[in-house]
Amino acid sequence: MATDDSTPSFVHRNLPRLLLEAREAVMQHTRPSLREHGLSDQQWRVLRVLGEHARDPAGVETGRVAREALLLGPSLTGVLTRMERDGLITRNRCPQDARRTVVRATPAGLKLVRKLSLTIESHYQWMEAQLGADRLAQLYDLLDDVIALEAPGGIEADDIEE
Amino acid sequence: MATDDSTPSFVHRNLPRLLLEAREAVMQHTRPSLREHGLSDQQWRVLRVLGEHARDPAGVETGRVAREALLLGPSLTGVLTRMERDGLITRNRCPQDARRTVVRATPAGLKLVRKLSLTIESHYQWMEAQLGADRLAQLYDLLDDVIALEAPGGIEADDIEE
DNA sequence: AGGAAACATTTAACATATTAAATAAATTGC
DNA sequence: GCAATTTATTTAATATGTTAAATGTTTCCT
Repeated sequence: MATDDSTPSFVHRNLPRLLLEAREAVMQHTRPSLREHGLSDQQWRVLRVLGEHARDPAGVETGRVAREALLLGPSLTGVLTRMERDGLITRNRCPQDARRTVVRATPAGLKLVRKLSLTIESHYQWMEAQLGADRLAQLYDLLDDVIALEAPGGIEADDIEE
Repeated sequence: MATDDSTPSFVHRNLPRLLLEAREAVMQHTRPSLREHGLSDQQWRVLRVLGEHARDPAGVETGRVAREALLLGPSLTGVLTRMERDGLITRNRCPQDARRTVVRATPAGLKLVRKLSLTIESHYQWMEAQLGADRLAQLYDLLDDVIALEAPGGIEADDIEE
């Protein structure tokens, strides 16, 4: 009997697992630097976001921090509490809208972001050399496409208003 | 003055973040099915591993489960306890080496894996249609390369024995 | 055989993830 | 102007992540 050539010629891999492994592989290089400075992965993500918005004198709303650091609200609450305890950030209620809380990195926090950013950047240089700049750019592109995959129930009929 | 063409022409993205976002985008499609059957992400990873080794009548060592499901030992302990409570798996001490514990999916557990595997597979068909089979294969390939990046302190001079 | 070293897993302590419910402030509609 | 709704965040309860230390077993070495 003949083989069925109409079926795909490759077996599906476990994509969530591959993405998780890849993330771990990358983080294994930067994590030691974070830990040396007493930072968890999540605290680093928060600090990095605050560093990116350091020019906003008003600080960043926690909702925005949560989105950009990929943390859920309840997780962020605890993370911010410990970062405040450790002198990395300050929290204040937003005067215009008292529901919101705005966060700001302390001078010590900012100093730490700048220092670690240098380490991270050199890590990218290394990865770029290992993989090739073209393949790294290709990976960014593919990941963007995966991220853009339509969310299930994301756009519904109800959303198109009359 | 002339621009410096020797510097890379693209800005580095946040790779760990992109990998995390991509993983979330993929999981958002399968997660509802898992939750409908009362499974956490981690429980599903364990169950899937056990399904892959369902032909081993002896069961799978927890160390192996941990590696293949990408869980640390202490996390796995709790996950297995709850899966045993829910009738998805059984645990036994290995007769040959009493340090080890071997795990096996119950008939109910196996039935659940098979059912959910069909859902997952159809999800891959959908992703393949969205991204294109070639680009999906390309992504697998790039992720393999990232995963293969030399671990820091992985291979040292001491490892090359005299 | 018997004790040191290596191994596999679990326990402990704390940090984070997840879901639902509670709280509190702003907005809407009447 | 006030009740109902919406929005932003926190609390609560349980599950998992992370690191170090403890436990129980085997192996190795003499």
